[in-house]
Amino acid sequence: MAFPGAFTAEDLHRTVGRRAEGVGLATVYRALAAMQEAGALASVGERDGSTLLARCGRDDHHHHLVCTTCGTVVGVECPLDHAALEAATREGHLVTSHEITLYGVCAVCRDQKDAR
Amino acid sequence: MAFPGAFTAEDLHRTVGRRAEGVGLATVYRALAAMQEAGALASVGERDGSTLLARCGRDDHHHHLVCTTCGTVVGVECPLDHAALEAATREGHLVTSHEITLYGVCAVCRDQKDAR
DNA sequence: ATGATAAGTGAGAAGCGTTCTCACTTCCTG
DNA sequence: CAGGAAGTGAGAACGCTTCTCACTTATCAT
Repeated sequence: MAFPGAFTAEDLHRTVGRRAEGVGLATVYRALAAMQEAGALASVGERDGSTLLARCGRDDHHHHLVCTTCGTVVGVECPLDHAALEAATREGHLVTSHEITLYGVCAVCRDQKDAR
Repeated sequence: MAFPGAFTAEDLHRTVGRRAEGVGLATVYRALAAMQEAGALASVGERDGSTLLARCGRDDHHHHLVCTTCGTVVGVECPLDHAALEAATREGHLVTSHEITLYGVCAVCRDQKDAR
């Protein structure tokens, strides 16, 4: 895969177009929408105004760590503190779902940084 | 304030224009950008393709609970479990920042639901 | 008060990502 | 082969956001 991490629809269109001449942008968007619906793809933010997507093979509940250095997206366990959610419930709110995106430096980039 | 919770640039433009004739959309976007930069406003998602913003008076680190019924946005304590973040660190990643949005039903809507 | 400069504004054009439309092709079934 | 469903590419259309430009207002020194 040409995209180790996050990518935009345009990235994908450019790359796919290089391999198979004449793949329409509409087809790319259609495929992306279908994959998002199927849970194989997740939106992890945006870059230059376009939606940033990431492959998302895991079936279980998880979230994403976006490496600010190389753009790689890593799936991580849900880091929510359930005690804090219960505190919100005590205040009268009812939390039904949540979205979390972590930003930081992935293991690979961290090693390279240390080596330097 | 006419907006108890989340609103879009167009919402604001429409409301401001009702009070002061002829406020340009550009001015609204400029003001919103400035307020976001100053931390008085936060992006909490999107609705119909346009960015959803919410007032954000608190100075301390917090996140938002978006009521899916009335659209109100409530500030909540950061519900991140620091033990889980440390687990990510142990795997080699370095988490520097995060974004969390909780979705659910606010206290007011929950009461109304119970009353019915 | 006057003039110079900076800062802010509205109107509308432009840019750009995304979605929609439509004619066309491919595949499947009988 | 006929008929229909499903998928596709090209490009137009849409709508949010940003940019541009002429204009107004505020500030300050003279």
